[in-house]
Parts: sequence; structure tokens; C-alpha cells
Amino acid sequence: MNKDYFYVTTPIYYVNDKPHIGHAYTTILADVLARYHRLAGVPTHFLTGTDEHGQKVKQAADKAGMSPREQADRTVVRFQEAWQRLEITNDDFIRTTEDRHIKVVQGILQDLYDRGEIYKADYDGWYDVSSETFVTEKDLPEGQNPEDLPNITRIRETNYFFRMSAYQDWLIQYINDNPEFIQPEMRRNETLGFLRKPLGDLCISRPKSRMSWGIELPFDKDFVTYVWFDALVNYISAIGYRGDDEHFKRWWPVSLQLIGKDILTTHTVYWPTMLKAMNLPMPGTVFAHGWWLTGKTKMSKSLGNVVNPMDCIERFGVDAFRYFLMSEMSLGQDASFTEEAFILKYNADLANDLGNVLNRVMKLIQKDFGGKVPEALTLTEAEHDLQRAAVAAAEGMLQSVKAMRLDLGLQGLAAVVRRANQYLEQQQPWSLVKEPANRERVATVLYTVAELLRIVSGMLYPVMPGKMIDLRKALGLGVDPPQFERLHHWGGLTAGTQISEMIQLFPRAQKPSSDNEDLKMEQTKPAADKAADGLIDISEFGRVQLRTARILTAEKIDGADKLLKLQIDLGVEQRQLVAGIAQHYSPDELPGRMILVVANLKPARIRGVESCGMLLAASHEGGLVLLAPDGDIPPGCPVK
RNA sequence: GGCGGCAUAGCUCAGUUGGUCAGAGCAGAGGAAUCAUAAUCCUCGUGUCCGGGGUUCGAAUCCCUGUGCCGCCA
Repeated sequence: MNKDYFYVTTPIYYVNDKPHIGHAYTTILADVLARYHRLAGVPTHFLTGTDEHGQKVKQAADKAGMSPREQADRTVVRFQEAWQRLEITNDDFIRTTEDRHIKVVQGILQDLYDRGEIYKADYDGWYDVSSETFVTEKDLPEGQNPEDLPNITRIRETNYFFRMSAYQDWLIQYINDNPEFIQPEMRRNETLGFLRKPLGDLCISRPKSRMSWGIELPFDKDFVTYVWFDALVNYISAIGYRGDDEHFKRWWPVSLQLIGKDILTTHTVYWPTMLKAMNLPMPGTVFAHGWWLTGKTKMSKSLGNVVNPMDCIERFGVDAFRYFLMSEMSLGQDASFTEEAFILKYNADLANDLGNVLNRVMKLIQKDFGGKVPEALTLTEAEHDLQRAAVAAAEGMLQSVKAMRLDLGLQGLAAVVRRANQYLEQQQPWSLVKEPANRERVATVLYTVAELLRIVSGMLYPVMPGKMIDLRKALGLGVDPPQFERLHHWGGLTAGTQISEMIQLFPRAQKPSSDNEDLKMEQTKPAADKAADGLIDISEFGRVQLRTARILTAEKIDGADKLLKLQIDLGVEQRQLVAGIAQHYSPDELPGRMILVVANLKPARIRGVESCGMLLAASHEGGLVLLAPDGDIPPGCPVK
């Protein structure tokens, strides 16, 4: 980590899109990196924003009967709201329609024009309307006649060009001399490959007659700026280039520019040559990451298989979503997003390991030490081992931030949490405590695990800010963000601190109901065989999760005279279930009643209505009565 | 067609400069324990490290070659 400063950018997103997982991923990644740097005490500036010029915005505006600017104003909030929900902590948000941006673009253009870096020339050739780019016949699919392609038209027009070709040799040399400039290495090779052929000049204008929604060229009112020349400048206009020198010098050159691999050339060829022409230093690193795939197909709007980040947040929480994206993507490669993988990871790493270990240690401190963090006195080799492992995992996480391999760092932290579970199992504090002489030993064990959680939660904070603060509050650590220097040292937890009431940090998620039907059938068969004598053992009964619940609402299901649709409160969550009790209970007498339900029943569709669970009722000679707890107890309590 | 990348247990992947490197997690099987969200812990893999050559005392790791995917450019 560079200690001086960290300036990180995402691409600016085109306002015509809706935020999808691709946008969310880049932005969360930038946020996580920014947070790590801030917590390490590195002055950090994090920029994102929106690209608001171009044909598609104009078209959408015309269709909606408003000005392009109004259209952009309406759609930009989609991104701003999305980033808010995802807990993105960008320091600035730039829109290319802002004055501060337009002035800079025009200033740069005028300067380059004055210095002869931009010249006027005629263009006569093919133009691709959909991508707003010029194409040569060689760009077209083989054997195709341009006139037959719907989005290709012949145009002849005058335009302005940037002398990009003049910088080709310099750029090749620069990339060769600075291996960290383009990452991962594969993308660097790609760029060098691209540069093996002669580089043309870059057309940086569009005649207004054809495309009016853009930044007007300062030296020719008949033209607007080509969208890439406009958009790339955001990285410097936002930090005060040609306006606020002090601010600009503080953050330029940018430390890290995150991009998707689809916009590699613009960022590794156009952008560097533009900067060179402006006599500005190059970005430290341009990093192209991979794409999220669902199954085998690429995420894209045209394929209609986009995973909406918002849906995932609602179901699993922002923090789990951020964790999954960061831990599942090996940076630079593609990764796949499936609900099944998400739930498996969530249950394994977050619910079963991290959430559970917190729960275990809290319960023991609660029960045996009156809810106060006990004091660790005599440490054995086991404690020293765990300390070393925790500190090493914390260090490893920081290394992985530096190496852009967050997945590996998170893996290391997950591993150390698993070790905490192993350690508890080996030490058996719940057995030791039965012998008063062991009390000091138990105190040491519980302190050790709690302290490990302090360090791990601190290191995970940039990825899961909300949940990690919850965890730290539970341990009595307060609501402030962790301080990194304290995470390298053992012993940050103060003995005697009051911990909170029990919390469920990551409630276990239900497995996806969609597939693996065959698998489940196979799994249940052996149990059915064993039950041939009609007797089951306790572990089989244990597989059934019974819980108390409160009925919130009840309504009839059309076309089914026995069924009611119920919304129930299960403590940590709300559920819908379908119950065959309509002939015995009317909908209006049910809300508010406490009942018992099977909470881990595989979801099913009954009469087209989803049912997640089953309520318990006793029947006798055609009659039926609901079972209810005998006494006052909140919803969600386990029934054993 | 050119350039580049990848190919390791059922699945997802780790494997720094060639020498306990044949691994982890998940999934699966068996067992233990009960503090805990039936969560946890322990035990269990003879994997042609894509095939074939080669370099080396020794290669998943280097070189050549074949095959299959993928990316960029044509």
C-alpha cells in the first residue's frame, strides 16, 4: 500500500443502463479497496459517476418528451440510490453534464487544438450507428456487404481528429517499462498486441447535424465532442484539473483505475495518449476485471439474464452480497453468479463459521461470566498458535489488497475462523467449567476466541461494514470503525467489558428449492429404510426444526376451499405458508395467534402459492385444532 | 489465420524462484460432542496435476508438440 495517498476510480456508467451486477461489482470493489486504505490511514479519494451524453440518452429523452438533461436527471438517481444501498462510500460523484466537467473538456480541447494536436479532416466511409463508431470494411463480418447490415451507413463528413498515432511508439515503450501500468498481465499483452499494428488518429467530434447531445467543441460550434473523449476526462475534471490546482496535484496521478475488460482499449490506448498530449503523468494502474456469468452465459442486458443486485440484497443483506462478490471473484478472471453458490458460501462462511463462533462464545460468556469479557491469564501453546494465525490472516488480508487478490485474503480469514471452531472443540470450555478449579482456564479460552473475533471483524469490516459493526457491538467494542494498527496486536479486548444480548449475525439461509431434486430423493431414502420398524432415533427427529411463530395475516386462496394463505412472523424473518385449515378456522380469527411450525420444510407450491413451512395441528374425527405454546413466548423460538 | 491465456479431486479453485506440492473449501460417507443458527469437531480421496516428447539427479512447476476451451486482433 502506498502510504501517501490512494485515488481510485470506477468507470462512469452510462445513464441509460440500469445498475446491474457488473456495475455493482466494480463499484463495490472500489469501495472495499477505498475502505481498506482509509482504515490503514492512507488518505483516500474514491470517484464514481455517470456518463450522460450520446445518442441513446437523446433518443430516450425524445421518446419520453423531455430534454436530454431532464432524462439524465431522472435516470442518474438509479445509480445514486443503488450505491447508497450498497453502502458505497465514494467521495465524489461526477456527472458529465456538470459545468465543472464541461468546462474542463472544452479547455483541454482548445489547448490541444491550439497546439496542433487536433486537426480537421474529411472522413468518407462506413459508420456503425449502434456503437457510434467509424468502421472500416475490414471490421465487418467476412463476406458481408456493408449496405446489407442494418446499423451500418455510409457517411461523408468533416471531423476533428486527435493525433493519437504520434504517441504509438512512446506508449509501447511506456507499457514495456511499467509492468504495473496495465493489469492483469493478460490485458497488458492484449494492449501490446493491439499496438503492434499502426495506430490511427482518433476522431473526437461528431457533427451536430447528426448527434446534438454532447459537449460543443470550443473552436467549432457545429460539432460536439465524441463521447469517449468526453467521458475519460472525468477522471481529472472531477479532481480539479484546470481549476483547482492544489486539489488536482493532491490526487493525480490516479493510483488505480478499475474497468471491465470490455473497455480496455479506451483506457489503455486512448486515455494514456490523451494524457500524454496534455503533459500529464500516467495512472499508476489500470486494472481490468472479468465478468460475472450466470451459468455459462455472459451477464448482459440483451440476454435478459441480469441478476439484479437489489434482489440479492433484499434476500440476503448488503453485507453478504458484498462478501460473495469479493470472495468468489478471482480478480481478472470471470466468475459465475448462481443462487446456489451464493447460499452455499453464505451458509458455510458466514452462518456456520463466523456467525456460529460468535454465538458460541457469546453464549458461554453470558452463561459462565455474567456477560463480561473474562480475563486471559496463563496462555498455553494453543492460544499462542491461534494468536499467530489470526495476526497472520490479518496481515495476509492486507497483502491481498495490495496484490488485488481479495479472494485469497478472505479465504485466509475464513480459515482462521474455522480454526476458532476447532480450538473451542479441543478446549471444551463447556466441559471444563463444570469443575470450579478450571475457571481461569475457561476464561482464557473464551477471551482468546473473542479476541480473535475482534481482529477478524476488523479485517472484514471494509467488505461487510454493517455486519462487522454489529459483531463488534455484540462484543462490547462500540460502534466506531476498527483501527487497523490495533488489529495487528493481540489483546485489544478489555477484560470486564459487558457484551450484548445474543444476536444472530447471519441467520442460516434455506437451500435453493429449484434443483437437486434427484439428489434430495436419494438422501432421504436411507432414512426411510431405517424407519421400517416405525421407530426413529433422536437425530432423525432433530432434523425437524420446530419453531414458534405468530400469524400476521390470513386469507383464503381462490378455488381451494380447504386452504388458507398465511403470513407468519418467525422472529428473524417473515414467511408465507399455506395451511389446510380453512374448514376449521376463518381468516379473521387467526391474525395474532401463536402457532408451532416446521421451519425447515422444503418450500413447495400449493395451488400456485408458495409455502415455506408447515403449521402443526392435531386432528380427531374430522375436527382439527391448532397447536400453540402454553404461555407467553416470542415468535422464532425453537421447539424441542 | 495471427498473438496471448487457461487446462490440478464430483464442484470451485490454491500451488511463490523446479526438490514432502499432490493441497484447501464445498459436496459425499462414517463417527464424536452438545456451548452454538443440526450449526460444530474428527476420520475417509491410488486424482494419468489435458495427451505426447524433451531438459534435469529430480517437473503440476522449464522447453517443444498435439488436443480442448477462452480472450484480443484479423
